Amino acid sequence: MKPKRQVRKSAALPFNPIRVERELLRFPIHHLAKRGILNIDIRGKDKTGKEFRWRVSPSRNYGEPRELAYKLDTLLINRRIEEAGRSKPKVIRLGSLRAICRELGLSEGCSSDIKEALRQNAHTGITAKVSYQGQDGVERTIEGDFNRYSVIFTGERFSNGRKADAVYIILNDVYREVLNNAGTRPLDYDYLKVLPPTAQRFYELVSPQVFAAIKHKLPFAKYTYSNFCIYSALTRYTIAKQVKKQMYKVMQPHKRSGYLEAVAFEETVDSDGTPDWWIHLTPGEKAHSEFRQFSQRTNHSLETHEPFLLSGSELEAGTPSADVEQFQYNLLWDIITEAIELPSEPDP
DNA sequence: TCTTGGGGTACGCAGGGCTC
DNA sequence: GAGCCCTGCGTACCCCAAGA
Repeated sequence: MKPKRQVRKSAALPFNPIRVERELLRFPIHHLAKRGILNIDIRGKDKTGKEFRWRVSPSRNYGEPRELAYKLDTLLINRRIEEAGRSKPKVIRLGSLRAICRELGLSEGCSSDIKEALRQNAHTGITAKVSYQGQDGVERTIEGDFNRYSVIFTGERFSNGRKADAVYIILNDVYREVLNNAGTRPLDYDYLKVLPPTAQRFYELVSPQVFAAIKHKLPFAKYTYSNFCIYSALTRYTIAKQVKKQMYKVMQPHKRSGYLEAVAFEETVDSDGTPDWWIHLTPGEKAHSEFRQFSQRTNHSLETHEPFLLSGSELEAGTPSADVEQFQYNLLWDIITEAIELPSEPDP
């Protein structure tokens, strides 16, 4: 029968890192809510003040990409893309449907479900206008309508007439360009694998903030509840009791694993005046351990933000006091949370 | 032999109600 | 606030038949 998820408790175990591109990862594609229909249509301004747009249009025939499609993208396709090296090839071999099932830890009988989920991913269209800074420091813009990849199943033919001996994806040029140019950041692949979908998405979204909090020795990281809902395609509530209940279930695996030591909520409102909450995340031993190992393992910079701070000598010599300290902390939070302005939540 | 597709059934998880 | 229990939807598993 279905194996129960087991969230690893030991922070001392070595991590199995996966480096994922960080520019499109923050935008949602998959529908993680179990009920209802949420349109993913996000407009706003990024931290440099530029307007951005992210709209997802699922296929009418194959339906919305959901939990399984999300797993496929995050656990299998991201892995293949990473293994392909720095310059991504246009065609990537995934393996047979049964091999994909095995790799995801599922029974081989679910191959038809995998096929359906691959089709959902391949047929989901994206309308985007997003700016990002490439690894070379050059600012780039993705603007247009595209899907991320096409899929060729075993026995089907490529455009050159060759018959596919396994399942392949063909990367769309727009998506491939992002993969080739965008920066990456590490995640613990084994941890991703054991988390339920919403907890996995939470980990993907908040890990830069958690790393930043550890790096700058802050007591906790902050992330807004509204952003979590918008960027996870989850139901957004406006009543505290419902919010805490919903988030309690998302946080449980992270608290059990030791990734988070404590979680607290601070009431606020979004730009529309709708009730919102800052989620305070105190990093646990696993988060500290991840940070140490990821910092040592590679020369890549972790995706944290270097905040402006007064130097120690300035602090000692000058006026600083509790006010300056408070100012620094407020500034840090603004930088760390990226302060994305979202004019409104997506249509229900 | 390997892979795919379909149908039936059981399970997991988000969401909701409720208690302590 | 934390946690238990229930519901309903989506997913996972199992089995078997068919095709390459």
